[in-house]
Amino acid sequence: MARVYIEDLRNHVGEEVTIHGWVYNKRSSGKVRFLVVRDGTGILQCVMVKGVVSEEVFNHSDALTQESSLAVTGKVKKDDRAPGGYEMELSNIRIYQIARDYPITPKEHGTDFLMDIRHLWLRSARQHAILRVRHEIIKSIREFFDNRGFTLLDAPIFTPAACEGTSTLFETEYFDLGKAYLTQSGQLYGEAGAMALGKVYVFGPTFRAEKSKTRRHLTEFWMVEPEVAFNDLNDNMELAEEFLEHIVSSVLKNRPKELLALERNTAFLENVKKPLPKISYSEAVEILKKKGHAFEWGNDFGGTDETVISEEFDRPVIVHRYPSQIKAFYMKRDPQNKDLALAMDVLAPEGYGEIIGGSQREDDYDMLVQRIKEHDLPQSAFEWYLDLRRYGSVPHAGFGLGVERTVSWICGLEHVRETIPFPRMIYRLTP
RNA sequence: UCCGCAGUAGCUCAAUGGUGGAGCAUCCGGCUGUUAACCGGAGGGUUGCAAGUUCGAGUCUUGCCUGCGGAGCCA
Repeated sequence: MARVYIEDLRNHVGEEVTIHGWVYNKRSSGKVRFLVVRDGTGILQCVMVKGVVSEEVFNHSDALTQESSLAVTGKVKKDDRAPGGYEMELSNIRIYQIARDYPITPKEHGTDFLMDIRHLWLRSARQHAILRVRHEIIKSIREFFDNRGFTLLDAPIFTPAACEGTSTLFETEYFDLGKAYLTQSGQLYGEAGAMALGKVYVFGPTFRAEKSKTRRHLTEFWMVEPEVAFNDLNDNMELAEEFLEHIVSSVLKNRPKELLALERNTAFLENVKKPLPKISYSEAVEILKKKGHAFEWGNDFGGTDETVISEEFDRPVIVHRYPSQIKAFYMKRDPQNKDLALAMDVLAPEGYGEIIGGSQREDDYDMLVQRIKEHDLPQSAFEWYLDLRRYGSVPHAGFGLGVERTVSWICGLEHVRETIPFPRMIYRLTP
């Protein structure tokens, strides 16, 4: 007896097969019973008619409850009345376990309740779609860099000091060496990697202890950070737009069913093609002013400002050359205007905000030392980083893309917390 | 940390200051093609906690707790 997955049933019409899975729902019309089974790849309606199926099997199905685990065996039929287009004429049921009082019912629930039972919520169709899109995005990220000769460089999670010196970090005791901090970015290590291997990408979890309570924040999130030796700001922007085009087109091509299940309007996604619009920070400020928003040159954009700016475009927009004062110490100054940093952010459309932040890095030793002093950072902690400017320094650039914000945008979600299997937020550490 | 909103059955929600209800889930019964099936019945409550006003508080007042959204910060 062949064991198959529901997604492959189209190739088994007329055959008797066995599906292993869980009860998704059941319906009864007296002498006809419907058992809806899920196996992680899809859902399948199984039909039992009293008198056709054995008495034993028919009665056996009485005991089944939502999420009970079982194996169902029967003949596969094509039937338009069945969800998915195929159904099974049941001949046998093997019960693994009867589930008692499964808390998620086929009605609406609140997010807080569902988050408390996130480990069970993952069994729902909507969560399957989101997690599969997330998987597709991560796969396409690796594909993009791997196909371009990048080497994956894993940065450490424990770090001795802040990378950027601004964010609040999670602190922990590290044996006799004093305090250690969970990384907030792998970028500085990525720069070391770029000087060694030319082009690298760091891909891993990142931690921010900021008490942020918004739909765009998690305390633990995933970030991919490419870094390329000899790239300047323009190369960096070009890499970012080709990167986004690849990710979005992969999802559109390989996960249309999931986007449909999420009721995602893909119009904006279809537009994500190179070249993306590129505007300077100053031009972005002009947009804000033109639209009647009070904004002073020199400030950083807030969430609302980003939304207003991105509304001007039908695809992600790249904003470059921010005031250096509001950017990190390692960003190179614009030789044309020392008040500007060679920084770039990519703002997603539809109010999803910043999904990429990057820059050309300061490659001059003396300038970098000066920046470290200006930002009041302990130079001793950055000696290794300064070595990269002592020994064969070259222009280089890179950026970081937040995976959860990207998933949220592509799926069209309200909140990033649904984009990761087990979100970590200021008020949630479980499950 | 600051601002705003909310907390009633396992879940989602009703209830003019006057006997706390419904749907789903669970259990029992009915139905030969259901699609979050449907129909009938049953069980299920310290209305977040504490105090106050009142003849009477789920409802009004104060404090606290928890959660949600936003600001700041950022991906």
